[in-house]
Amino acid sequence: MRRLGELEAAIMDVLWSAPGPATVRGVLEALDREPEPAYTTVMTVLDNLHRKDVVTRERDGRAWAYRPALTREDFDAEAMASVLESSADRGATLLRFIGKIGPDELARLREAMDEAEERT
Amino acid sequence: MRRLGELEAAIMDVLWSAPGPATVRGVLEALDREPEPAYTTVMTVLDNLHRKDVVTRERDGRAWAYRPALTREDFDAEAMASVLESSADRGATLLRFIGKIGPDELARLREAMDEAEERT
DNA sequence: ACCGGCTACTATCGTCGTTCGTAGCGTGCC
DNA sequence: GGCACGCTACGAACGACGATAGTAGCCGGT
Repeated sequence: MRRLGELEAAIMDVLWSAPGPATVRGVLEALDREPEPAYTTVMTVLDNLHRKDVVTRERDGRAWAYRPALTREDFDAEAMASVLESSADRGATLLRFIGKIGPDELARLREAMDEAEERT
Repeated sequence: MRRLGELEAAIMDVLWSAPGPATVRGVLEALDREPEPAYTTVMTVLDNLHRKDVVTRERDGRAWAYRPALTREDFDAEAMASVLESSADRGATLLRFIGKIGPDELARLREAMDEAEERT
């Protein structure tokens, strides 16, 4: 799972904030970048993201409408999990991890774990 | 925190497995790659890692001896934490994360959290 | 004083993300 | 029916970075 480029990330932010699928034109209009990239630049990036299965697309008239393949949270969690998987000693890595994050995150983590346990 | 390249990762594996600081020559000899990279290639990569503060170095006679700046577990945990930090809704991301990892990791995570809590 | 090993510097190449232009096609309007 | 406009497909060019390596020069031991 490779890290997104800067423009890719900005575009994903737009898609994640959008209420539904967005066309190239729609993404371009929602993008707040200086200078505004060319229409074809956004199109190329979206096409790249589509090839990498980061977004899906469907027809909207003649245009493609793009939507994230994963929610932002799923995407980030996937990235975290892939780091963990490639780690040698996962237990030790997790130990260091919980030592690194703030107390808020720690509390959230415990909540999340309790929630997950209940669900079983 | 950018992801390491392929050779960079292989070299870090060597350093993390080494009992102490390793010279370019030492890393080259421990590297198990086909074909074996040139001495200067390994030197350049180690120099890059040094510039990026991924390794530290000290003199060993005329040669530099390199050692990881962080343990592998710290490095991986740092990578995970940096993903979490850049996440929008950290609670939701953590929830997805614990849903993604296997039961073994989940148990380890709980252990690690208990351990951390005792330490306060 | 020379030989061998190590460093510093430089150079090239491939990949990937960014940037955009051009050619072509289909739809809607006149 | 034809034209204009918007969208797509294709691809070119470029910068950053990792991978790869050569050369020049220094220094220590024989």
